[in-house]
Amino acid sequence: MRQLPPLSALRAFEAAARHLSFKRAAEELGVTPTAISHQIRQLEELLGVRLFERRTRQVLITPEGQLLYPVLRDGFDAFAKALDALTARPSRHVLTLSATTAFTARWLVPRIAAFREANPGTDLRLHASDAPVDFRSGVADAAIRYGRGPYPGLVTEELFSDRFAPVCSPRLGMRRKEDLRSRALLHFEWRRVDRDTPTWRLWFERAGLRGPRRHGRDDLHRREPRAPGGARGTGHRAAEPATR
DNA sequence: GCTATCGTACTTGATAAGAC
DNA sequence: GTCTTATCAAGTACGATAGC
Repeated sequence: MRQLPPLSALRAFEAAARHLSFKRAAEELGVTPTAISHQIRQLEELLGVRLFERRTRQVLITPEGQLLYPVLRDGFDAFAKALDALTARPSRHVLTLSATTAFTARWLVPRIAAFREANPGTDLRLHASDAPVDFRSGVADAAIRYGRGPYPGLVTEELFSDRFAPVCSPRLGMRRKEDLRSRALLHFEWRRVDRDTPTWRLWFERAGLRGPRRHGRDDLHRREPRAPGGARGTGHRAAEPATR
């Protein structure tokens, strides 16, 4: 077990030796010169050696004090560095990325490990939601959504494009593309339709066929996923870096 | 045995006065 | 102006005691 003098006394001595003044040491430590005098006197009695030579309006460090001073100076420097390292927290960038639940589960999550390895200084937070993203609320820094844009006030970048093709079960016995006209079709409910919107009508047009017959309730309808910021669109997914 | 309370001793630091 | 010494006040540590 270590037998050490009071830390306050050692601290007072180190400050007084550095300044060669009880007064300035007291100012540094936030105590009175008397307290410094007490502390050093106590330390001298404890050690049995004189650390300072008191002169009129002046103190000089003794040879014994000169032996002790550099040891304490280096020790307190080491304390300060250790405490700085202990309390310092590296600044980390946090990126909150919003994406649809399906895209998050199937595409983003399997790639998290690679992202963290490539960006060790960035903490990635995923916000899985099919709802529109309001960037003003701070819920996300960027979002991946299905849509065509443009989205006013946001910066978009196309990540992927879709290819649309008819798919059906072999049990339906369809052999020709014309056979699709007589079948119930799955329709998206696009909120904004223009000449490039991937509708069945466009597909039949590109295939050189007359439009599909409407089957009413027999057709299956699926709502278009929403784009970021409440914008609607078709054609590509878009990623919006933060505009904040 | 554990916890709370009280009294005593010690530590720390401030004030005042004086020396140099 | 700076440091020392005497004195005092406040805080802290620790042991004794009482109550549960």
